[in-house]
Amino acid sequence: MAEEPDTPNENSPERISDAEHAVMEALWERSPITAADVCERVCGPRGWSLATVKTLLSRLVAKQAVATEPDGKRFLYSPRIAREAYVGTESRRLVDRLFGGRAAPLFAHLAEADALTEDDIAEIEALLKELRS
Amino acid sequence: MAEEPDTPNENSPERISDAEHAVMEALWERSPITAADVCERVCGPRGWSLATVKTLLSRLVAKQAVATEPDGKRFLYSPRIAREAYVGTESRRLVDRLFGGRAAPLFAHLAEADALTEDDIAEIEALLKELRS
DNA sequence: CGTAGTCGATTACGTGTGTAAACGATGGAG
DNA sequence: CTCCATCGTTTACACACGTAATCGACTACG
Repeated sequence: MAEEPDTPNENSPERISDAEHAVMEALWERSPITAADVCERVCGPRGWSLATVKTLLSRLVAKQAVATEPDGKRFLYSPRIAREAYVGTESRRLVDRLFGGRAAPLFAHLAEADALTEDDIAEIEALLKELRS
Repeated sequence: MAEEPDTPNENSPERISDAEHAVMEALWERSPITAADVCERVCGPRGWSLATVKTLLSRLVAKQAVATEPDGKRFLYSPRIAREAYVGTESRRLVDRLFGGRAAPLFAHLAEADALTEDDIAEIEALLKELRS
């Protein structure tokens, strides 16, 4: 009997931190790219140094969120998880934590907080129409 | 002239962590209550000890997210920030980070992920009707 | 062929977080 | 009056995160 209560396999979706997420966004935007390329896209806005990006990339590789592919002396990095999947679990987490897993209260909240533009409303109406078909 | 560039006043909304959030939920559900009461509500589900709850309460008090009121030898705790406010900033954070600040893509994502029940859809339709008035 | 630049890897370090034990005051039971 | 249960406070400690400098290897230029 495995006395290990936690599953030791590699299926745990290892949480991605805020800073790491910025790096992922760069990779989702275009990949595979080098660490320097990633820096070019995020170092400016976030005020980071290349070293920081390298660290974040390493951690993402360790978390198996990013894959490496050798290209001469350096590596090319690409996401190993789809943006849709990430966005999905994060959204789900929020809805679960704050709205009891129901999406309607979230929507109600956004509406009440004036977080919905005219365009949002129109788009959502269109989506609803589609859902009802 | 204040040479401090960061505003030193008490208006910073101090992030609330995941574990702390669980305590807040207990307080939002009913307050003011004692630390032991909080534990009664969260220690079981989360597998915490009373000591843990005490620590979290202290940290929340330090973050000015929770107020204390003496009651004999012990304290009664109550939330200092409204659940609506917390939910609002957290939702906003997510929408900003993942959906470029637009609510419609979030909605689209939930729809696509089958995260919407029939009831959700109906409720949202009703809300939309109201918004359009 | 040596040297400077660049790469990923290793190490660093302060702060936040999860989780809790130890401690000192104090109030109530006997 | 004494002792025990119970408070809140203090201290602890491992791990995650943000941010980066340093190091050893390697390559390309001169």
